[in-house]
Amino acid sequence: MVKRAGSGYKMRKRSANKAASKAAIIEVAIDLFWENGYNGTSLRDIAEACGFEAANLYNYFRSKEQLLYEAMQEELERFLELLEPVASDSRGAPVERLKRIIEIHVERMLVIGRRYKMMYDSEIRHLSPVHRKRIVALRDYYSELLFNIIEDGKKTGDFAADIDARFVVLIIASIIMRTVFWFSPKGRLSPAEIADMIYKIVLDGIRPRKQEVKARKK
Amino acid sequence: MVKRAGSGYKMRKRSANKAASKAAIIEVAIDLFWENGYNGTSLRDIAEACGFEAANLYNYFRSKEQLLYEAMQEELERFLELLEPVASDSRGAPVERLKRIIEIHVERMLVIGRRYKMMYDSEIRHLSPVHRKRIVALRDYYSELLFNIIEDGKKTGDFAADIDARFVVLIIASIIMRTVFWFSPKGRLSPAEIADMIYKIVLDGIRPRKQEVKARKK
DNA sequence: AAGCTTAATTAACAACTGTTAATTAGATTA
DNA sequence: TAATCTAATTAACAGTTGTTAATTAAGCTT
Repeated sequence: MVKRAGSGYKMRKRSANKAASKAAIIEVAIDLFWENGYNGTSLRDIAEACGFEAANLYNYFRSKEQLLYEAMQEELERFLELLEPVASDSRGAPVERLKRIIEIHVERMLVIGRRYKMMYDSEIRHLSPVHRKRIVALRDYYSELLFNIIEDGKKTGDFAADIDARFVVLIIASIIMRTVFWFSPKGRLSPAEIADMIYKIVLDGIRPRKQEVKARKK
Repeated sequence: MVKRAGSGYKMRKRSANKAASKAAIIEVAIDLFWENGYNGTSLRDIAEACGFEAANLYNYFRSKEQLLYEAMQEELERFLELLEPVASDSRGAPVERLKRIIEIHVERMLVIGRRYKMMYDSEIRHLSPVHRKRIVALRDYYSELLFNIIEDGKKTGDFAADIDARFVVLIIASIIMRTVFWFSPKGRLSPAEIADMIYKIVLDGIRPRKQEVKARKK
């Protein structure tokens, strides 16, 4: 646009692998979005954390929205790939599959991806309609996995026949989603313990079991 | 600052009661914050929705942060006032008190104050340290009410003695907080039904009860 | 060494942000 | 009617935002 007296440009480093640096940018962005929200994170913030100028981001992403989308999408798909084999292993007992799903989800939530959380609800609104649909579809797929486990369990008699599976799915997801708000790595509970406690409450509630009829145990 | 050739100022209406219009502004602000988040809502947005110019807001609030704080604080206190008598009615059975608390909370969440939600977690970060402390204190007070009910129930034998009351409080709050994300007024479930289902799952879980021992019923 | 590709740069844009100062008009009171 | 009070206004501020255009330098290929 405007001619410059071409004097002192900054020294710069070039990163070898483009895909790799793109992934690195996404990591940085997820962290910042998590901490300050989408609107609270400027492209200059992200660029600074990456060690370059803001304009350079446009060599990787068409827009800020695109960056948000790719961040969400990648993380969600990675997550679902992890879940899929466990969830749809129709040989496993529903109770066990449920336990495992909760474990994996909590673990992923707290240990690996403490960052990628609010992405999946409040920040979704910043996506374009098309992108939003895709993310919601992935999220629904998760619900579907969980739903099938519950329904299987109702058939086998592991879960009460009169429970509303859709509703239970919401409950479980709700509990896990919010762990990330109150969890502290230094706290008294480990992710594994948390997962176990969630599992137990979902299964049996907080009321004391009337005395178990041991003979009936298979 | 600068002299103006005083010609055409806008026509304007004056609202009689200052406190009333302040309350009205807060209502508008809560709605917008809910829909677009704190950072996504400009003072000009709020002013426009109120029908006046942005600068006028400073006749009511010292800053945007102050507006957010007052919005949160007012709503939270109203909520706690509602809960208090039920929660600390030590004559009522813990089971019944728990049921009522869930009912009130869900109702408030979904019917009356669908808006005032994210306030209490992600948007809290926009508060100044002092204000944040006060809001968190109010929130903790809610936890305390719930905690006492659980502990009471453990003593009376209504709840299992080995459950972690702190944890249960988190679980219940988590479930209710997130109802606002998936609830639809046109959906198949009414707030009262949702409250009831939450209550039942928290109490008994999803596993089928072994046959009840009817004789033991008091 | 020359040329090409591409990841980085600088500079600028228009729009928008929270906030302040000075001014004006509507209603209430004297 | 005149004086007072105060809720509203206009105008401007300094900073920030996402984004674009033009330019430069680094590394690879030839």
